[in-house]
Amino acid sequence: MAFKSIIDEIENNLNKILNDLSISDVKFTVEPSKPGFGDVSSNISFLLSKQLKKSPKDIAEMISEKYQHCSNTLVLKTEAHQSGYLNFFANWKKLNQLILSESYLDEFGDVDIGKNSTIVVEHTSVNPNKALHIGHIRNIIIGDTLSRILKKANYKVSVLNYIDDSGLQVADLIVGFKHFGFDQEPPNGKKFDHYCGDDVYVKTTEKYESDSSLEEIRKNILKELEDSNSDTAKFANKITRRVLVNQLETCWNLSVSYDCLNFESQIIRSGLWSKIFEKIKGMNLVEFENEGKNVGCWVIRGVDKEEDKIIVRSNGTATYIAKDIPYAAWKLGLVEDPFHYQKYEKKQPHSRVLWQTTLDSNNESVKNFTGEKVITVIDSRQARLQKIITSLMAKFKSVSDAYVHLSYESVTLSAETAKSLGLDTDGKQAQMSGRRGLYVNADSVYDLLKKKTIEETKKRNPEMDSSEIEKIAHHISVGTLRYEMIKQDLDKIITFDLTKSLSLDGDTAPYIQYAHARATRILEKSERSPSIEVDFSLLQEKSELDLIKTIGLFDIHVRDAVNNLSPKVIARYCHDLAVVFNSFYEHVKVLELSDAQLENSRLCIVNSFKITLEKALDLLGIVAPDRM
RNA sequence: GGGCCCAUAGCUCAGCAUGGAUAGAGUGUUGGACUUCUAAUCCAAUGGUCAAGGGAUCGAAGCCCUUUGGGCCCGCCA
Repeated sequence: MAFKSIIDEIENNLNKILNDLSISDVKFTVEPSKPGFGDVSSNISFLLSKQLKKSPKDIAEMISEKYQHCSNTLVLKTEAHQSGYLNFFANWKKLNQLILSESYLDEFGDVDIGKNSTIVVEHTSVNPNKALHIGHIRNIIIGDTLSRILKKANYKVSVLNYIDDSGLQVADLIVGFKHFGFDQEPPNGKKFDHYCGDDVYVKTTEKYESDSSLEEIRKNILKELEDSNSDTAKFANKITRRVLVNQLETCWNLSVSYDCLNFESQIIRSGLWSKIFEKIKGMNLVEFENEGKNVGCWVIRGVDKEEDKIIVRSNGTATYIAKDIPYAAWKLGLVEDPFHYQKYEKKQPHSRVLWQTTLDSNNESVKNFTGEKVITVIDSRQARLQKIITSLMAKFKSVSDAYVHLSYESVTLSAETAKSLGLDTDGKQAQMSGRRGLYVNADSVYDLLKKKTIEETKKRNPEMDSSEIEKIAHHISVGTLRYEMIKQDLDKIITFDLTKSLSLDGDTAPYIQYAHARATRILEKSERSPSIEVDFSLLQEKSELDLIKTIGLFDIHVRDAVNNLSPKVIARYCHDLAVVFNSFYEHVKVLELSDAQLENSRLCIVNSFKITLEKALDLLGIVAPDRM
């Protein structure tokens, strides 16, 4: 509860006052104040102004007066500001004690929004024909961060990764291996996923452009892939599995993990589509075209002026979007589960068990990875298709928000970075393209960051042994990358610049991690563990109070992040925490104060800050080293 | 032609959901602070017709409409 306690107390009292005045249905706010306006503010007087035919200022004074008679423990005084706001000043002695003692609990920051209900978060879902690039990373980090936040909010989260192992892009890769003589072993120990994406895929698609007769080969391969027992399909499975494990290694390295891998090829073979198709036919959600340009097709009618969407072609085959429908329904638990489950062959970090679907009934494991709600993280370019899925699912489930497409803008390359990859864009940013080889691989960004952070850490810790430096550099590199991907809002395009992405100053993860390292050092050097028996009246400095207050706001931000599916809220909170701590650090001393009581009090704050920051950073998947 | 998104300081972005006080950070530039709990830090200065116009409101960066500029999507491809 922490700071929320005083907010709740004020809210209750204001409601009582309104009740006494026989006023109801006023949705006033009670929020932490802007600096300089007390601790908590309410807009209640503005909202009553019309009804009571008085100025907000007069109303604020009236309520302020009535508030004196309310029972309260955490509010010291109220103030009717001339602007009309009603401001409250906290009894910091009591509030500090409350916040500090709660901050030591494991469940600090927990909020119960999910009520232990199930929710599915699907993210990553990259074609297994290439290495992950920086655009994929945004998706992955959004999804992973969100799943961590939802857990904090008492949801039972299943994280899924959909493996599109049967599409055209896979066929292209197979064409490369089977017809253009690409060796199955990459040269010079190159990672297999990089080799497939950078070399095999790019060069194969290049050849299509110069020789259109190759289309025939491509079509044949695609056809052969449909039969799961064909040599081509078996070969493709071997190749995509190899790419997949490399992709997963990239994710695991970034502290991202999953609960289950779902393979598209299995969804197709499971027969789920025909069941769903019958169902939507029965519900009249699709129509058969007897005339017009889509004659012979099954379509979903476009709303308003939108085009109809073809679901089944006139030759009877299902289109791309049709594959998404059974999967979405499966995720919501709307269909009988056709899958069996087996453990993935490689272990994830932190011993989280990774399952994968299989159609092989020898695997008797019964698992349930479906959810009452589903969040699918896909970039905004697929908004149109996702909208169709969302409205279909709303009809199946008769709950409008059971299926949510969490949309985000894509990552583009800055003109300078595009140029470094050989594309002159005339000063404009550039869209990434796997086909044209125009992308920045996630692994290479991590490697560059690692190299730089190792240097920087060495510079600051010349005595440290190299494995320790390596570990620290890893956490800083992962943190930097994750923070850059999550700190801005989902609707902002990230223009990725290789040079700027290596910055470690200012609003970055290292800034936040550094604050943690500073706090840790103080606690280490103090050579005693802080006792919670604190004389809170000793804490008077503004920087002390600001720090405790910010610590107390943790759960409020978690709530905000969950309600708005907005992971950046937590990133901003971590940054806020670091800012107030750095200010505290510069302004007050903690050690060698020759006042044991005061020293203990400040140590308590530092400790509370440290564990709160760790918890908040954990929601971002970022680890803060003890030294850096 | 239809649809979605963006526009706030030189640059990158918060704030907009739920209208109300003094529009905030970072970065850049300029100046200052390491014999001190780590300077990946801090302090200060600098920098804003909140794209434009209109509307509703006692009150708009925020809500509604229009316009402009930019990005993306709209295949019997995936």
